[in-house]
Amino acid sequence: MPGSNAIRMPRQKRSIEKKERILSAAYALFCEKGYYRTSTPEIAERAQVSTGCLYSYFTDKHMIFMELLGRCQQEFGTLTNMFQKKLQHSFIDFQEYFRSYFVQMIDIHIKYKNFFLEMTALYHSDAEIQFHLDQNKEQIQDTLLRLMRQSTDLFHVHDIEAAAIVLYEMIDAFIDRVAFYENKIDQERIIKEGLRAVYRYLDIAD
Amino acid sequence: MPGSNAIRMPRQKRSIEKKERILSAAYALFCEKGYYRTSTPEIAERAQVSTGCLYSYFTDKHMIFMELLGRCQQEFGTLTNMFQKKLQHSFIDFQEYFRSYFVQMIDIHIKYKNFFLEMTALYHSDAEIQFHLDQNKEQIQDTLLRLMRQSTDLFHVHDIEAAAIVLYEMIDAFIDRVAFYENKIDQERIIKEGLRAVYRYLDIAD
Amino acid sequence: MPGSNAIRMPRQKRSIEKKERILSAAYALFCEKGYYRTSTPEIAERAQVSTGCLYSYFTDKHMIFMELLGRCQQEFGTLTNMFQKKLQHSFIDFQEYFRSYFVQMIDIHIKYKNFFLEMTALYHSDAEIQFHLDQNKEQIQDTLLRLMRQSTDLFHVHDIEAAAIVLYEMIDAFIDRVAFYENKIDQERIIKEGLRAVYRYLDIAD
Amino acid sequence: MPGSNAIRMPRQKRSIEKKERILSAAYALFCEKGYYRTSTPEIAERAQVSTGCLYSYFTDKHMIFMELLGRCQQEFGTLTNMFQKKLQHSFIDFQEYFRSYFVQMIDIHIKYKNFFLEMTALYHSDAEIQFHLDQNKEQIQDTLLRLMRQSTDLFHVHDIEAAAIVLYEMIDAFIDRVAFYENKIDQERIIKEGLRAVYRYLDIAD
DNA sequence: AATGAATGAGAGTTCATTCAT
DNA sequence: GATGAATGAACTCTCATTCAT
Repeated sequence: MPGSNAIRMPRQKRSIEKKERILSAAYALFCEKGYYRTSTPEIAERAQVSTGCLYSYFTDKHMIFMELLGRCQQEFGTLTNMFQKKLQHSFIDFQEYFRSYFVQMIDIHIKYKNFFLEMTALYHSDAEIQFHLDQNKEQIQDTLLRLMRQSTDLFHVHDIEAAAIVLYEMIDAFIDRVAFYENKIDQERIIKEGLRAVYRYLDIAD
Repeated sequence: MPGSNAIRMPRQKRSIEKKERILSAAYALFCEKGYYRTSTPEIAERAQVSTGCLYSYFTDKHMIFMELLGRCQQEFGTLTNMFQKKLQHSFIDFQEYFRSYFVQMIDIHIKYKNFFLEMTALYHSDAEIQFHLDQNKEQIQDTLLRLMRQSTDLFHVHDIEAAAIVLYEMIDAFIDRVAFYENKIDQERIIKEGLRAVYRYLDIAD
Repeated sequence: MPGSNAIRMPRQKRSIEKKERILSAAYALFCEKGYYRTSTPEIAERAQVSTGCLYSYFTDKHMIFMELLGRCQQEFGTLTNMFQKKLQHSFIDFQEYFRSYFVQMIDIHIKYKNFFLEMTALYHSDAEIQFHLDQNKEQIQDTLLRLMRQSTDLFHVHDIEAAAIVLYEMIDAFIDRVAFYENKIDQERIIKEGLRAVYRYLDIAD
Repeated sequence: MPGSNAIRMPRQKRSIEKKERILSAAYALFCEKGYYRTSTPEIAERAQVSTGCLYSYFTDKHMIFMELLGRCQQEFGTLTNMFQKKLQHSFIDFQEYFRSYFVQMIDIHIKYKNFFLEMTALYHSDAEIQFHLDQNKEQIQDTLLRLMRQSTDLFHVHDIEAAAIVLYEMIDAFIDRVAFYENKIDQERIIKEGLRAVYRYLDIAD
């Protein structure tokens, strides 16, 4: 009987709802207790669904995580795309551009904070997660690369590919620091100083 | 209840060897498969030691990890101290200073690559690990803070505390990128560009 | 952490049967080998049930024991209550009353003999068991106390509270002796003599 | 090599001391934590002796317990013998005799309280312990039997063998109650009332 | 489609006992 | 004689997954 073990793609409203409930429950539990400390029956129970039902929508625990990761990625993707599109405008206030990126990224990082940390925790031991997160990274880097290519007159960097990487890592590190770390000084000061570092590096007056 | 539950402190050569064997085996397995996927009997087997023996040197799996972390920290501490001491010299070539720090840090990060990633993975869910790694972070930041304070004439930053954080995060991010990531371009180019970002930020001619 | 760790309350016939099977198996093994010498997988195996299944009905071995103890208590409670109610009759033949109590108690003690001994064995080291058995003891003593209070004209004792205790201990000791000990003389002789001791103590003609 | 596994009978002072230390340590631990919760390495450590050394004096944990039981028995034996001898006096004040027996037995029971309870706990599952304790019981019963036989004029009982048993169980129960139970009323009242029960049973004026 | 009871391999850990030194 | 490190079977308990209903 081929297909009998197949994972169902819910089409009916009630089914979709159930799947959503499972994902929400899993998300909450992964954030609260971490992936390894969360059991599948526990997810099912929180979702008010039977264990068996859970396994008819997902092959295993890992798949649930991956689906959540996918959704998280999507939201990031949307943001990234938005900033990609902004680059098409003929005139860009880069100071404004970077600050806006910063602030919005910090917001979304805070929103997904615990799930993000869980993703980081699994990154090392899970090739699939690695692949997804790396893809994300490369996408943003590419945007930065394009940005620098189209404004070579403004940004004075010698090695443009390396610069895209360096820029990406700087920004990412600052965002993480503000969003995830219990900082001793006010966050705004770190944001300001981080932006200043970016401006100086790109040789934009600050 | 003291006594028989006490952990053995090996004094004889053979015992020390055994403890070392356990730590090596655990280190290898944690790196290969991650902490959660590694079981204590597995560690014992790889170390060619009985389970019971393992439990006479360590209270539990966590303690083994913490001991490895301690050793790793020590090596980092030595390096950090070295760079702290260098600051006492009346004249410092900062370009040389940062490059040297970079390169040596990258080396040690590569050496401990997988274990480092595992540490990061557990950081989120383990307060003790968090404490240790955070302490490390703060120590290096303090060094940077001191460095900037003693050379205010050289480095032109407004908010010196924020700058120390920003500088730390930049450097750390670049190191991680070079040491841990499968980069598409040559690592030397990233190092150079990373240093350039630092120099520009600190307003040292490059 | 509520939920998935919760203990299953069997409602369906098959489930109830399974729980019963586990309890029977545990009862048999505790009687045969004692609590400490009986392992949970052993109970599961004898019950023809998986270890996991056992742990879905009971949090641990101790809970299994306590449930058995509860059932045992209940049966004793029923008997005790019966004798408590008999006291409400206006006229009681105390010789008959005590003999009947004796004989029925001996029967129930013999029925639960090994389990009883195991309970005694654990009494010392388990506060919960202690509490339950002590409660039982006090209940019976109270009955005896009431009995003596309502018949002060019949029973000539000075210190009525102490007398209730002494009477309880006598009866209990005789019951245990007959039910649990490999006696060299006929049990009926011990019963008779024990009752005689009770009658004489209470100053009822024998 | 026959005898090489044999258990050593210590003759030298230092050896005897060591064995004593082991027994003391074991006694303390059995009383504190119970037999099953006490481990042999723990005993050895408390005795300031190596595990191996412990096993050269005792074949196993059980043997240690049995030796302690033996010593405990001896002390009880001494007391029992004393009371046996008292019976040889031509004139005995039985009221005094029983009270004295009571009080001294209670003292020794309190002294060995925890060990006694531990013995009771193991009685059920250990034939050897059973044998020893039963032997004790029978010995005291025999004394009582002799006592009753030699004073048939004083004590008016019909079935003298049954009476010895009944008397023994009464006394034993009262002693246990006073020595081991957290009584709500003053102990002296229980002792008095217990003795009164004995006197009335034996038809000695009280 | 859905249920949830059942599975059982495997986790972490303990400890009575042995034996090389 | 003495040591105490080492053993490894056995323990209690968990949980991702299955499958009869």
